[in-house]
Amino acid sequence: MKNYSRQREAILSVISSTDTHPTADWIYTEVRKLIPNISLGTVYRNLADLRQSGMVLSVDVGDGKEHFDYDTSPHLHLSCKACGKIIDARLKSDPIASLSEDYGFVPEIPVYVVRGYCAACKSNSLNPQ
Amino acid sequence: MKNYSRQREAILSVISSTDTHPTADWIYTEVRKLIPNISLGTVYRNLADLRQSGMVLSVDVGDGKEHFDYDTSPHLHLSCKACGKIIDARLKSDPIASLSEDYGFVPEIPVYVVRGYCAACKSNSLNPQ
DNA sequence: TTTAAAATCAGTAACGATTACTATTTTATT
DNA sequence: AATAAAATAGTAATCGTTACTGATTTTAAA
Repeated sequence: MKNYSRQREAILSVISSTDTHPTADWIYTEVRKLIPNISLGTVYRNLADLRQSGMVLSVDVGDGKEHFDYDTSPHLHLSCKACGKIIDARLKSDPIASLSEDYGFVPEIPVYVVRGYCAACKSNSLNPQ
Repeated sequence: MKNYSRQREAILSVISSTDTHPTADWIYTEVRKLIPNISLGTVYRNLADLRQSGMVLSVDVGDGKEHFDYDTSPHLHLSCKACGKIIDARLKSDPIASLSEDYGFVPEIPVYVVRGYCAACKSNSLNPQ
């Protein structure tokens, strides 16, 4: 991602224009309204670049598709298994306990995923992304 | 999942025999040591059944594959982006803050996913899985 | 400006995890 | 045992994503 490209700018503008958590395919159809002949591969490649550079966030809610988020500030995603909606939530004291009170959201199974680097790997400075 | 099947029993025994978080493919190769001509489709179908019935847990760490967990008790999964290892962790007071202290684990981006049912859908009793 | 190297592109083929399909076998019930 | 429902093996298809290739665009320097 060394050079400017009109395509990447359009992709970023599409992501920043929504407060949903769009998939690559949705972004593709939207960005084609700006650049009709843009390639799906281009969308995927630029999304990977934007994610790697930290400009957008990758959200995995377990529906088999990668979702993207323009908001990179610390927050939780409440993903509803019924309607698929992804709700942005902010941390307070105990994030788990306050979910029902604050959002009326019932966590299905109290198992959560935290991604990062384990003790063995965090000192290993050759970790990409 | 109304009738007994030797295949499902073998699949469950394979999952229960490890404390890793195996994928369908790993389970397939392992269970073939017990039932050499078992079909990959059978593995997938039974895993879906076991997950639906709550006997195993589905873990999505964002590597494009579904992982399974025999331990259905409340815990977090710390997935290392470098080595792919999935570490089981237990909640204390503030799950986020204590991660570095307790496990030496550095969360990459403080955004977490919680799956469940939103306020609109939780009263809707026709929600599968 | 012209130019050349590097980066990016469009288009398409390939990939891998998962799901769907079908004819056959197994299970539970009579 | 006879029957119907459920589960199977094997294979084909699906779908999100990645890889490839030759053409185009961008950058930086002459």
